[in-house]
Amino acid sequence: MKRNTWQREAVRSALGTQMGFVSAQGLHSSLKGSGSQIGLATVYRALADLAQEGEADSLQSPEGEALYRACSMAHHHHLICRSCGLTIEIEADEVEAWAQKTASLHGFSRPEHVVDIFGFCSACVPTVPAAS
Amino acid sequence: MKRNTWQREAVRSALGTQMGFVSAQGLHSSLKGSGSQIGLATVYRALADLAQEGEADSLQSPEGEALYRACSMAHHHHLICRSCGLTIEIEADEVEAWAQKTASLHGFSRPEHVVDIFGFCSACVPTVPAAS
DNA sequence: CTGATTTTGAAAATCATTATCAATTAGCTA
DNA sequence: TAGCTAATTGATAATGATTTTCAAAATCAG
Ligand SMILES: [Zn+2]
Ligand SMILES: [Zn+2]
Ligand SMILES: [Zn+2]
Ligand SMILES: [Zn+2]
Repeated sequence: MKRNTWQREAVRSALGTQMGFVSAQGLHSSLKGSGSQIGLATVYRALADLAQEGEADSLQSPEGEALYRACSMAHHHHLICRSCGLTIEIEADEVEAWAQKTASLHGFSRPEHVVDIFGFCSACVPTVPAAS
Repeated sequence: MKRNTWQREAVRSALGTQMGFVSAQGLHSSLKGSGSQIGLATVYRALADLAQEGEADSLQSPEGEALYRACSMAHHHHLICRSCGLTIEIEADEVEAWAQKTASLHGFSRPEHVVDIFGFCSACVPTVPAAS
């Protein structure tokens, strides 16, 4: 069976203190910075488990890194600030319905959707360069 | 200035023959399989250029690989088979509207959204293991 | 407490992607 | 067409994230 170790608890806890999405490497650094001796591989494993169990959300950054965040249990999407990482959870029933409808309309099974919005939060707008 | 090489043309051409999104590695294998001597690094560069110029769409697979596809110019989303890569372009005005509305509702500027659906096409359903 | 089983973590192995850099080549120009 | 030069190529090394290994340490039911 699955055992309870201080390492898993440390990861769960550390993830909870983050305001936005973090990478495994980043969380590991953060933990090390707080004096923890946890191993990098263990952080990867713990995050994968948390995501698996639904305690954490994961997504791929535009750069291809896997990012994690402690999120509410229910299915939802994100509004993420590209500058400060501020993340707002979004419920979008209409998008859920649309995704389901679209998938089945084309004969696709077991659909999963990636729906996230990246932008600049009101606090960051003044601090970033104008649009390209 | 930007030069025209048979390599870039080969990549553009090969991308056009793909039915869905492909990775740089995959496209390179495909080209090699067709007798081309093109180098892997060149395929990576050509794909990055095509994506930059808007001739190709790129996205991160759930596994974290960068995938490319020759797509229509206009903004659109995708329905992608996790097994064979079959891709269907989707227009979703309701999603566009939702994204805009949601971003501005929370004070976010310059919103960009990632909206893709991954699943198994009707042809692939029988060939893949059952859902977890 | 004990022992079977799981978990850990340092280090090695993978894997995709990028950087190097000498050799090649496209696109002038005369 | 020959020569020039900066852009491009590609074999290979380097990077960087993630995974695997596997012996040692820890958990927990009995
Ligand atoms: Zn979330
Ligand atoms: Zn912000
Ligand atoms: Zn497309
Ligand atoms: Zn398919």
